[in-house]
Amino acid sequence: MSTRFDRLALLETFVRIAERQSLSGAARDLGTSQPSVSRQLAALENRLGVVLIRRTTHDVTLTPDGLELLADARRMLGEWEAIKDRHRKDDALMGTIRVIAPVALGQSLFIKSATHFMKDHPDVTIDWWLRDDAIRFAEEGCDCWLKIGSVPDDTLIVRELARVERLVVGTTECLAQHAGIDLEAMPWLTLGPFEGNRIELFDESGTPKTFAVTPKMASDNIFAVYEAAKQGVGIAIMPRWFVASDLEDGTLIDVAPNLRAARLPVNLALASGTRRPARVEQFCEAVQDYCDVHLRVDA
Amino acid sequence: MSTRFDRLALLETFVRIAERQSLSGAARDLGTSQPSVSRQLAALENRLGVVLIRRTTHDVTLTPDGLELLADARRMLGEWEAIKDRHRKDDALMGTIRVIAPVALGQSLFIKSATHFMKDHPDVTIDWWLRDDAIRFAEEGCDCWLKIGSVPDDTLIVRELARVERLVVGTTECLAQHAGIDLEAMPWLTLGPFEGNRIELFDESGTPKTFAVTPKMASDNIFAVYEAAKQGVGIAIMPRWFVASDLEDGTLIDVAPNLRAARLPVNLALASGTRRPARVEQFCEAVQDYCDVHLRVDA
DNA sequence: GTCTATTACGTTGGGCGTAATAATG
DNA sequence: CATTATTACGCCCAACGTAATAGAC
Repeated sequence: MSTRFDRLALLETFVRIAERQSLSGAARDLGTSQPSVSRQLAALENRLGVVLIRRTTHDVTLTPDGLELLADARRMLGEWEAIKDRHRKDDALMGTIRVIAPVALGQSLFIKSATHFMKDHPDVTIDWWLRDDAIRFAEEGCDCWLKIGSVPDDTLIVRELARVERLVVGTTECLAQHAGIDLEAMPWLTLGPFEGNRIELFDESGTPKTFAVTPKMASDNIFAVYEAAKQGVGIAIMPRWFVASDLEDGTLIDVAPNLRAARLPVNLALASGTRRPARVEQFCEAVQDYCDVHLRVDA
Repeated sequence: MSTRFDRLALLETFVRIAERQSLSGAARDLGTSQPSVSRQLAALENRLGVVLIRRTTHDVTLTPDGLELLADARRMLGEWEAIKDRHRKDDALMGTIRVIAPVALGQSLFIKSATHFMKDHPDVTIDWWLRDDAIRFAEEGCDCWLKIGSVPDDTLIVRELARVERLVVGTTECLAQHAGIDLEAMPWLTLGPFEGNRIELFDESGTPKTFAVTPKMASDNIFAVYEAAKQGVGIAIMPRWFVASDLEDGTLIDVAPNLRAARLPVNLALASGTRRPARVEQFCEAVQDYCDVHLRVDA
């Protein structure tokens, strides 16, 4: 058996193959030849005594064993990175950070944090994937998963970034048109993932009140809802950070200052190794800091 | 820079050097030559850009960076082991498990669990070190630390094995001699690490009662205390498991059946990686099982 | 036919051991 | 002076790339 291979290099190659779903693709990425990749994969399988990847000429699929190894391999490589990073004299970060974030937050709020981070660290690349559905963290190969709501994977380390305040907003005109009408009868603009036809709001004392509404518009996109609200079509529940400037300049107003929707937790999930590359650690801190400023829990 | 070394092999060599405090010693252990070890260490230091070990011809000391790496290296090597183990078809365990245990428990109760384990797994070697004082886990290079009382290191994973019941015991003769005398006035045999001259016992309802005693004998060794108690010199607080057979055959009796000393927690501490070699994982389970039987919490 | 993975094979360079050197107590 | 770490040097094999082969869509 070949004992001369760098075991970590073997893992790197394996991960690359899994990501590219192709030996030759991995070879191109790694700047080496197809046979070399093939040999390394074979060597890894020999060492572990297990078939990791079932390969035909036009298809490559991971075996269950391979899938298991993928997560472990990524973690180990991350830890080696972390070991290297720790001893870097210059604190210049480098490498790639893979982030998965919810679509709405990822294209507005968080992206600003990410761009700041990239400006601060010119040699850092960020893969920025926006997805709202749950993911299989281990299979994605991402370093950091930003998520609204709870994280359905207890193998991950979860840090709560914020609990965003949400309030009912509308334009002055819209309110004037429906003056005297109670909240239930107002034209509602609802956001699919979080609200149905029953809306629950809490008063200052925290007691819930349920409103049965018939939405004027329902959407799964917060920007659409936002636009409709600004046009005066109806009232909508919005995160404070999202409408902060509109509230300031009066474009939108706080329709029910004594009522609030449940705070939505925003979480950050990480793979559960003990050491992470410095770039990942620092990125998480940057996001946390950004949230502390822009999603501050002021109430 | 040499990129052909197996990075994990470099870590293995490094750890071995750190343990043996000698390059040539490590070379002997690893079945290779002195120069090879020297080269590997140099290669590792080059890769990390850091001096890990300050070496003179007759002395070898780890730098702070080296000390840091030592823990990480051990963890990574353990994880590689775990990856290999997981795919073993035959469930025969092999390799070495390093355990640190408290002296008293380690030479009596736990050693039985360890011997059982070795019988069940012929290819497993156990390094069995008995120490009562706190250790710097990361520097010891042990896989598993059994400890009485809390574990003063929050970087470790801690599992509580048991909370041992402790009761006051003495011989019938001893009690007869001091009949009618209250507990405080009895000749006490106290165990240094856990008791001073003030002894706290709890009644059935859990309310504490403090006794100021003047020990007839104080020792730091539980076997000495046990022997003295069996000779009828005085009464002593003993773990139930320690005196169970004596209580059964009447050699010792439960002096104060309605009073108990505080239960002592027995913990098992592990390094905080996510994956451990199968042998370590199974050993821990075996110890846990053994405790569940022989240190059962029956009250 | 085209893309793929595997096998074949000669090359090469990096790590090895042996031997010599230097350094420390 | 004994023991140790480092440098020097030649050897050698293992991993490489190129090329050829085989297989799948």
